[in-house]
Amino acid sequence: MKKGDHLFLVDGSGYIFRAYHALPPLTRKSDGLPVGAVSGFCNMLWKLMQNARDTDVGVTPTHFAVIFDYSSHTFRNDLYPEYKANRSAPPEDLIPQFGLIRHATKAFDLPCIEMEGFEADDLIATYARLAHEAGGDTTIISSDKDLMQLVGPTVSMYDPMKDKEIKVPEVIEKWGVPPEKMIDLQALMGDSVDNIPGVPGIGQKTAAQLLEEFGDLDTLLARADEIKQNKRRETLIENREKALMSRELVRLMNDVPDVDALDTLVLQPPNGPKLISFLKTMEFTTLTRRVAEASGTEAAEIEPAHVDVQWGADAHGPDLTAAPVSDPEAASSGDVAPTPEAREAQNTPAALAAARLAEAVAGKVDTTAYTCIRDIATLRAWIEEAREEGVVAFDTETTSLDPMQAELCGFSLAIRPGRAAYVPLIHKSGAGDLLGGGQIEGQIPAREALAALKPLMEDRSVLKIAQNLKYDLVMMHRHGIDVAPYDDTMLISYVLDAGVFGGHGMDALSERWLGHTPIAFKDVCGSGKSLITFDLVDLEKATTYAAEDADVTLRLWRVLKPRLVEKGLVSVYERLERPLVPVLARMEQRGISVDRQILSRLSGDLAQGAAALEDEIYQLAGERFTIGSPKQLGDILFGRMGLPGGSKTKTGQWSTSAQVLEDLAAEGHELPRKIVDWRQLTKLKSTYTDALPGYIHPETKRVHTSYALAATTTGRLSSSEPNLQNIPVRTAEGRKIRTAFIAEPGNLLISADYSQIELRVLAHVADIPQLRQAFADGVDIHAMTASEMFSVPVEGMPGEVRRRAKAINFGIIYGISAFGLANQLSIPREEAGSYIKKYFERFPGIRDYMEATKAFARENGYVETIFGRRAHYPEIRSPNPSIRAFNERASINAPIQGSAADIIRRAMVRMEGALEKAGLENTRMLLQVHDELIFEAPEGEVERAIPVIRDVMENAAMPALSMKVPLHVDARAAHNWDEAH
DNA sequence: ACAGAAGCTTA
DNA sequence: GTAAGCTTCTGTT
Repeated sequence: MKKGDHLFLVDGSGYIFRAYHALPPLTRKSDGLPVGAVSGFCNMLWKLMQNARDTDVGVTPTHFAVIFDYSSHTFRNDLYPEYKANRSAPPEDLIPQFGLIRHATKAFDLPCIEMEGFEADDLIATYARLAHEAGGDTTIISSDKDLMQLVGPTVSMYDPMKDKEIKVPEVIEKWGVPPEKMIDLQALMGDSVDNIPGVPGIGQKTAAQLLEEFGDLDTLLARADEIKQNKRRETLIENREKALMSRELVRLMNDVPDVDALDTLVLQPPNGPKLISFLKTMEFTTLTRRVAEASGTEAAEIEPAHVDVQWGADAHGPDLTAAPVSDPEAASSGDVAPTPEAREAQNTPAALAAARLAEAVAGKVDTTAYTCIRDIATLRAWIEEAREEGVVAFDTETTSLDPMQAELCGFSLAIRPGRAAYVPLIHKSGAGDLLGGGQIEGQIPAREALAALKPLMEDRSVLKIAQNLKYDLVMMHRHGIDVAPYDDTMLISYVLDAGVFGGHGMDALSERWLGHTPIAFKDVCGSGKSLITFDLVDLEKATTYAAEDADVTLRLWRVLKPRLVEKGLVSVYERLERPLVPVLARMEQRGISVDRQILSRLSGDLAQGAAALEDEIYQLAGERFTIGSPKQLGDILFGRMGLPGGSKTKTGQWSTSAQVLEDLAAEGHELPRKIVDWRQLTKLKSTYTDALPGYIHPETKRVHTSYALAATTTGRLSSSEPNLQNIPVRTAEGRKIRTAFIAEPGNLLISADYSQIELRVLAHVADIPQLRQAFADGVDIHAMTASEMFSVPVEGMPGEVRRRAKAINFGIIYGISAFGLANQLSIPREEAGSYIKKYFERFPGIRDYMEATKAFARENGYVETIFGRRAHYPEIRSPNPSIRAFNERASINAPIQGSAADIIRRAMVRMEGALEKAGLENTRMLLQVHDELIFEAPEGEVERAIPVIRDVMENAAMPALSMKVPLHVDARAAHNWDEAH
């Protein structure tokens, strides 16, 4: 090697993990072999070998090698046995790819370097040093922070997935320190992935700041006593050794003995036939073609190679990844060949889904290409273009997350990927203006723009697409626009992937499916104190952000919609998700009336009660302290007063949970009892009586909750701001809160709730004769269970016996464990275990159901409700027994909880139509609490409304499904929620 | 200003 | 033992 030569070192082990997690995990060869990471790897190698000059690196390599980890044991383990000890096994479908990547490297005729006892990083450090000494430059193909310590004048790094070169300034930007201080930085901050301890409590930010101040780790440790922050100074002094040892772990060894000479790494022109043979085996058609063209080889004449693959333990088993694609067309890079069968079936849903994915990943989002529409003629032209296209994604930009309070700042449209625009309506110039900034010139008057938009939004022949449509629906409705027809990308994702990593927000979906990170809201509007409303954002920035949202939404829709068909989930989306959006939007807009006076009076009562208890508590404790601090309370109870401490929390604190305090109270201690009472009162006050009035809308004078459709794994809704699904009911004190939820004068609240819906669903799905009979006869289900289990007649049954049976019934629904049941009933685990055994003897069908459900979940990675909704549990095959058991219980629960959720969703979708048909125009659905619906109705409609409501709810499963067990609904009306319930 | 732990409310 | 959301305290920025 000589001056001017350029060595490329690929971190092969790092690349495979990165590619696996970054690329949509779906690429498979036609025989099912997962090859996504291999595909990415081959593309990357080819690109760098052929035209590295066109990448961000901008130079052509003369020397090239791929470096791998040899095994997990290295000299670092001798230094620190815990090093990388908490690494879990790689994902199953990644395992066969390790071997394939080495095969790929050899097929490219590249040196494949690994050495026992050393990590790839050490070899990379060694070669980089040798190249430097020979006068050459080095580019390390990796973005791993562990390698950044090597960056310098002759050494840079390159992130092939972002096409970004990492040099000294990039390291400083990312970590706040120059490369030569990376070792000290990592020594301080540690690394949970590699199990490097670092100094507890010191993170990246603090570490960089300390190094900035003191220069390096040795100086820092020597002068640690100068640190002002008490806590920080002490932990640094205390953890000195840990820091020094961590430094040795992160320091790379740049003198690994007996490495190959640099001259053996000279880049050779690729051996076309050999490489093509391998690529054909992998079914990477696009790359095969490119290589054939570049090397002048006739690909058709070359046979696929025989490649020995190390299959994982169960590589033919199920694919537990986000979206397993059976069709091999589904290459992330468009690089996996269609089998002949697939080619013939180009019109299949799977082929379309795969093609759309390939298109999405290939297409780059260009945020500089968007239009800002500032005159009505241009807007009309865009609207006409959208009408011709028949599909348009839109998004509203507003001043608030609450659509009831928000003001519309503008809206964006996307017609095709990349063709997107923003229409500002009321943007104002920012601060600096004495008059607070006036309206920016050159915006279409809002009324005029919305009048032009309305026909498009309401055009039955144009599909409108939004992400989290409910918000935009409310916004548009407030401006007199009723959007239809529509699709919601968030809901499509939810139907496809409930329970799969990440949420269903746009940013997460964009990362996952498009490989694109959209501009963060906080980068546009700031956060915290510097937060500004969207109407104050300048038009250029606003256009980039808003149009990108519409663009990304459209691209996501193109990827996701075909997958619904492919997975057979169209009817779940069409019947349980999409039609619920306007229903919930209306419920949110209606809100419910809450009586301020009642809450205010309750708040006063609670304050008095709590104050009285506080005095008594200080008396008993002998000192004043913060009662609400579990830490201080624990110290007093179990430290100073020496009470027998029960359990510890996971951070090592004494637990002061209600259970622990109740146990102490039962032994006759006065203080714990008072604490429990105090907590109840302060909880009611702070969470309900004090907080609820703040949610009363200034204009409607009602409380408008927000329902999330895509928040749970099982299909339940969730409610927030405020959460009206956890209003107290169990204690008399708590129930008083419900008296504040009232009907308008002349109206009543109707509460209709399903009786035992989850046990009924269980009786249906597990088909248990005794349960079916009991529900058909309308007998007390818990008493019946007790009677079966303990051979006691139902008449004259002691309350305790029924209570235990009830706990077991609930336990079954939750995926019972002896541990949990024992806790619930405060009985020994053995006794709980014998109850469960007894239960399964009496109801063997339930055990069969549970085992079958677990097996299904293990096999498929998800479970299904009776209407076909899927809940994913990707961790059900975790090697960690407690994670696995947790996922098994959740898998047992999800079909039951989820089926009940589906049933009430169906009822809600039909409810408004049924009420209208019955002439009950003023009976309005207000709230949903999982198995209960709350309505408000004029007194004159209540009598007629109740049978209609009951009928819709009890027959909600029909006609899709005929339940083997009748559904039963209790309904009553009153002036407030407490009495109606 | 924010994040995590602990605790508590519901179905 | 399932599924959620909110408040307080505590430590950190």
